[in-house]
Amino acid sequence: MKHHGSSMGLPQPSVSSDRPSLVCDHHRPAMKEVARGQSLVTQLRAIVLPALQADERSEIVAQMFQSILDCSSKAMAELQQLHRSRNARPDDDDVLVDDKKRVRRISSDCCSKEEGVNTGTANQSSLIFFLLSINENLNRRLCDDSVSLETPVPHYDGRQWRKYGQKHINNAKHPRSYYRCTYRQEQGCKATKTVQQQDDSSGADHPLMYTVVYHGQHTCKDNDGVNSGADESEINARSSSDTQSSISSTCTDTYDQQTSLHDNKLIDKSEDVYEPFDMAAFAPLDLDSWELDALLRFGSA
DNA sequence: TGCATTTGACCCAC
DNA sequence: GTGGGTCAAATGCA
Repeated sequence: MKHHGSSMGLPQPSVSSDRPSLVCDHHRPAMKEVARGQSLVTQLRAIVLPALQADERSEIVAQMFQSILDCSSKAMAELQQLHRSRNARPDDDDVLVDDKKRVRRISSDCCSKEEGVNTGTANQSSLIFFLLSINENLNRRLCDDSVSLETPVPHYDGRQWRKYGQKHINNAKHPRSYYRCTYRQEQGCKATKTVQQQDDSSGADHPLMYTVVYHGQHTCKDNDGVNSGADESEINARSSSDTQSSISSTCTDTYDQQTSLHDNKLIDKSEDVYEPFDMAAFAPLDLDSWELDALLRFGSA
C-alpha cells in the first residue's frame, strides 16, 4: 500500500486507499476517500486528544472536532437533499470488503449518498472528503447496526472493549478477534466489534491493516458519565479522558500486539513505511512516553 | 486477588 | 456438516 500525499498539513496515516473497504463498485473513487477519511477520523481522534490531554489546547481541539462534525452534518444534509433530487440507485449494496456477509448488510440508501459526492467533489479539497467521511460513518450507523472500516490502529477508537473470543476464519491467514463493550455487564451495552488483520497487510510493502467491523450501538455511559453511544462527536469530546484511563481496548491478542510500541519488530518494519505521525499511532495510549512522543512528533508540527 | 485474555467447546444459521 | 459467533473455565498479569 502506498501513501498518498498529505493535504492541508493533515497527517497521512496508513489509510488504505487501494483496498475495497466500504466501496460501492460504481462509487469506488469517492468511497475510497470516504473510507480514508473514516480511518483518519478514528486515528486522529485517538491520537490528538490523548496527546494534548495535559495541554491547554486540548479543549480547543475537542471543540474543533465538534465543529467539524457540525459542519459535516450540514454539508451532508445538503448533499442528501441534492441527491434526493436525483435518482437513487437501488443496487448499491455491492460492497466489497473482506467480510462480505456483514458489510453487505449496510443499507444501500447510505451507500447511494455517495452519488452527490462523486459527481461534485472531484476537485474539492481533502477537507470536504474529511468532513463527509465523518458523516458517512454516522449515516451508516443510523441505517444499519454494522459498520466496517480499515485501519492500522483497530483498538484506538475511543471506546473500551473487552476481548471475548478469537477464531480462525476460513481462507484467512489471521484469526478474527471478537470484542464487546467493557460495560456490557454493568450497563447492558450490546456494542461489539470484530478485528481481523488483512491477509495482504503483512508484507514489506503493506503495513499492517485491520478490518474492523462494529456491530450495534453503544448504549453505555463511561466512567465519566457520558453517554458513549449517543454520537460520534461526544466520543471526540471525551476520548481524551477515556484513553488516558488505560483503555481496555488494548493490543493483547497475538496479532494485534503488533501494533504496540513494545513490539520493536513492527516499529522497525514500519519505520520505512509510516510517517513519524504514524509511529505515534501505534503506541499504547496510556504510555507517558507515547504521549510525549506524540507531542514531540505531532503536537509541535 | 481481581481483572483481562486465552482457547476449546458449544450453539446456531446456512 | 461446516463455518462463524459466543460462552466459560483456565490462565496470566499487575
